[in-house]
Amino acid sequence: MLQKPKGTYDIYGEKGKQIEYIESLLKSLMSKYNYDYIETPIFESSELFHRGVGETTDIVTKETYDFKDRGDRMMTLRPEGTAGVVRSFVENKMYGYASMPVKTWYFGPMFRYERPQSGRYRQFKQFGLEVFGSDDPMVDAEVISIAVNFYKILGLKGIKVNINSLGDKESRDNYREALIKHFEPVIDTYCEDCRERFKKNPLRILDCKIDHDKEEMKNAPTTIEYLNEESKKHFEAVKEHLEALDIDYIVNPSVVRGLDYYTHTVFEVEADIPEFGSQNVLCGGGRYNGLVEAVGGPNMSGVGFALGLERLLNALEAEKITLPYDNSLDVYVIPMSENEKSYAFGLLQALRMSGFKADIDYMNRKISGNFKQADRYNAKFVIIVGEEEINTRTLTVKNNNTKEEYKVSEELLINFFDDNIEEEH
RNA sequence: GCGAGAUUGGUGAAGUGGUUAACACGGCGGAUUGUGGUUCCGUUAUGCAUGGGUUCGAUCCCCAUAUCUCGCCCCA
Repeated sequence: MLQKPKGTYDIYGEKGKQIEYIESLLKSLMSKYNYDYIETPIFESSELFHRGVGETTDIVTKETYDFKDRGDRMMTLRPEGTAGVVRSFVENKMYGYASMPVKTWYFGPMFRYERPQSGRYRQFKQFGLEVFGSDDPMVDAEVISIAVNFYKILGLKGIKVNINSLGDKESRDNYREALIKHFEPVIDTYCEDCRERFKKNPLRILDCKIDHDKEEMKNAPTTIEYLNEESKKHFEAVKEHLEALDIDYIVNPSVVRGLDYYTHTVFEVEADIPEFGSQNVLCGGGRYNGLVEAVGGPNMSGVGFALGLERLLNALEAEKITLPYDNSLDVYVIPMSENEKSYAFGLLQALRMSGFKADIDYMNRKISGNFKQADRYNAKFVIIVGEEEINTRTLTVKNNNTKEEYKVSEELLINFFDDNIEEEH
């Protein structure tokens, strides 16, 4: 049998409804925060990700889906959303004509060539947002609060917000030097990855799980100690704004994020669910004041974050949260025989055009099978159409919950459902 | 990239080196001449991931491959 590619999954049935619900929730949430939808290509030139995600990151060095197109151009399936959005911001010169700041959100598939495991696929969905052009700490706080509020609306309880600040370029450079000085005497005793990180991106050593318990890890300098006045001021303001929004957070110096372009605020929201293990980070992001320029735009700041859909669904399941999407049908129409089918079909259309969610049998089921189907659909009402109904222009309507039956004349049918089904149509 | 365990109908699954691959649920049909969700009856895998091998014979043993699940790494 033909199978889907490794690490991919099909979305259908209940899962489809869940995702549809989450999508619509995000959509309405973003509208309230006044963010605009943006959609960029699923593949971009490979170079963009090398510049946008970072030459030394694992994502770029060993996890991308690369291919040459027929014109011999190196292309990459996007492993994350930020690079493409930044490219679009720069290429379309949004900094030139759009009103600042530019606030955008996206939702779509991303691709990473990894070994699949719980909450991780090769094609996965991410929601994310980016804000360009403002240095106001309020933006940092807003972005964090959006993530937190979204999880709150869904009803997730065990979430933990970790924040940290890397400071501006000057602070970061000073810190980097201090780190190198700190680890230099002992780096030979560290794992292979760490020795590599030491050369390319010393910050990442702090992330290491293998050497986590070593002495020098525990007393390593923190980024916060190396913040200059301005950076410190920015971070303090972010925290103050978060408090104003009632967002609980923990300042966690080990949150450094790997990308070279992060500056100032970085954050992660984790699910406080023991069995999640290393898959507990639900979303992450921060400020990246160097990225727009690195991709070829003006020196302009940005803030953003991304969240993974699959882990979110896992977290919802772990906390036994059922999403309140509508899983019922307003009306199910049952013709008694072949003779009434056309009439019933016409009736069905009229119901649908009046805004009701309605359906009919397409499988030539017998009456009893039809009633079973109505139950499967959670139909609120069933309309029975027989010879008598057509002759008298009066339908038999059955409330599928109370089993009460009503005779309703054809012209009053829509009114009847308007009165008896409360929905926004 | 490294490691562990899985793979039998629509679903949950049992099973054995050898005639018709249990059982349950679900589906469909019937008992019911215009009304189901109870009950009863019938029916529902020439098939046990794929390709090799061992064997008189393999779903069962061996090897390879694929996929799934779960760790590690990394990340969302």
